[in-house]
Amino acid sequence: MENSAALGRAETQREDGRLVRGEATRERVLDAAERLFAERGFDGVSIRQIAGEAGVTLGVVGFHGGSKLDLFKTILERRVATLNTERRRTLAELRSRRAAATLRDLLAAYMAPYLEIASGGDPQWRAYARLIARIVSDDRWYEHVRDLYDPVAREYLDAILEIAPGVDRERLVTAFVLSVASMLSIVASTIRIAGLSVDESQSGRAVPGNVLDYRETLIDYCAGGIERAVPGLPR
Amino acid sequence: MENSAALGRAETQREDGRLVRGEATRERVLDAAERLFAERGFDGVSIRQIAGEAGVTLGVVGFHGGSKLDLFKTILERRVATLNTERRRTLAELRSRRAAATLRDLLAAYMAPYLEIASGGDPQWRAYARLIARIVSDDRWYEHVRDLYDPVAREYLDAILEIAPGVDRERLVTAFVLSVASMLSIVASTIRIAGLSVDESQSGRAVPGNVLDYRETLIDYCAGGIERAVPGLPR
DNA sequence: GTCTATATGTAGATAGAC
DNA sequence: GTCTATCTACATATAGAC
Repeated sequence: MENSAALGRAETQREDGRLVRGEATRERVLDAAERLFAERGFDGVSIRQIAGEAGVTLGVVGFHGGSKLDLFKTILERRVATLNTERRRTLAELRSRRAAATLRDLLAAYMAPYLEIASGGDPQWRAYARLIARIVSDDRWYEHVRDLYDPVAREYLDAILEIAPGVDRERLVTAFVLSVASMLSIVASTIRIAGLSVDESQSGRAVPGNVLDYRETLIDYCAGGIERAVPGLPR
Repeated sequence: MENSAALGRAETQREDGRLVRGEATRERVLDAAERLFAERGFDGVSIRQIAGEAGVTLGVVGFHGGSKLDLFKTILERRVATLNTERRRTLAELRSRRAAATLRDLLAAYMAPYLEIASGGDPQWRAYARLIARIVSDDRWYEHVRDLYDPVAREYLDAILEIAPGVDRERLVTAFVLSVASMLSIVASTIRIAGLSVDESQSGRAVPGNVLDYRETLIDYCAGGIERAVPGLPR
């Protein structure tokens, strides 16, 4: 396996900051891969389909993305820095306030960046959000996802432990991980929620809402869940 | 697409109840498919691999399972009746008691059958539990899973509405669906919980616990979450 | 940088021998 | 019932022309 970071990057930017043609093509390939992987998963997509979606030929995908596995990992990694930075920013902002942060504040700060991208206007970021929601249930990507996401998760766990020292770490971790799973599941669950929300007798079709419609319910749910499951947390 | 129920069932049982040879082979094929689909998903498995795992040849899988899609749906459906029956039994048992059931009772009753199979001794049932946990994040199977599982989910939602009439149905549904997602995620999350539970400074390797170790934490979390997210529920 | 052409393997499905 | 053989399509990957 080659170093994917070096692939297809003979040049990257011109002095004036505009992208060279190769870089624009590379973006098109990665964007197409991101959309398709999000929709159908790693095994459900062929490189040919990615090439077709990107409007390039087969060889071009190989040139810019390397092997299929390289390409997939590149997609996973590409947006992590932005998300991590944003989560660290919201955490720092919380810490800079006079009043001590509550558990709900911390949860909201962790979730806000993800919920924004999952429901925002950029279809590529939305695809990335769906992709992450999809792969957490697959052991195959566990180590990779862990390396990318757990460092910031640890910072938040430490912040929670600051406001509730003496709390059992494993219980807190369990409840926190359940909360992250709850957050990710909302992306795929809006359809099911809509379906179960209409009464059986109603003939009207269920219309799934936007992720943001469930935002407050989600955060309430997670905060209430953690506080119940972890004895010793302040209320 | 053919009627898969008719495939490979020229004969099923002898008068004395023992399985004929064809039925035993069919079981081997379905069991192998169940294990592999659970591990790698629909697109990650080839019919040839299933044949190899089952110790039969390619044609035999086609004979007993029909097309790959038929086979997958058969796997999804095969164990639903058992699970639904068990959930209805725990609900009925709860209703037969003198004291009114609490939300936590109802949640525990709904989750118990799944948690049992996810952690029990039968590897095939465990595989099925993992398979269900995997496919809920995939829109592709939504309608199928809905038809199989939502009827019983509605019965539980109605039972909750009985003890808390006047509650906003959509908020309750949202919180309930989040709880189901939490339950399913625990299967895949024990590794991540173990990883985040050890302090960064510790060099000791993280050892994931059994699903049952997290059972009480999970149910507390879900009950606390629903009660927080749905105003008007009795505490 | 991009594209064509192709090497090499594997996919799902099934017809027909046993 | 089971297995062999084979059809057709599509997979990943890459070498080399432009």
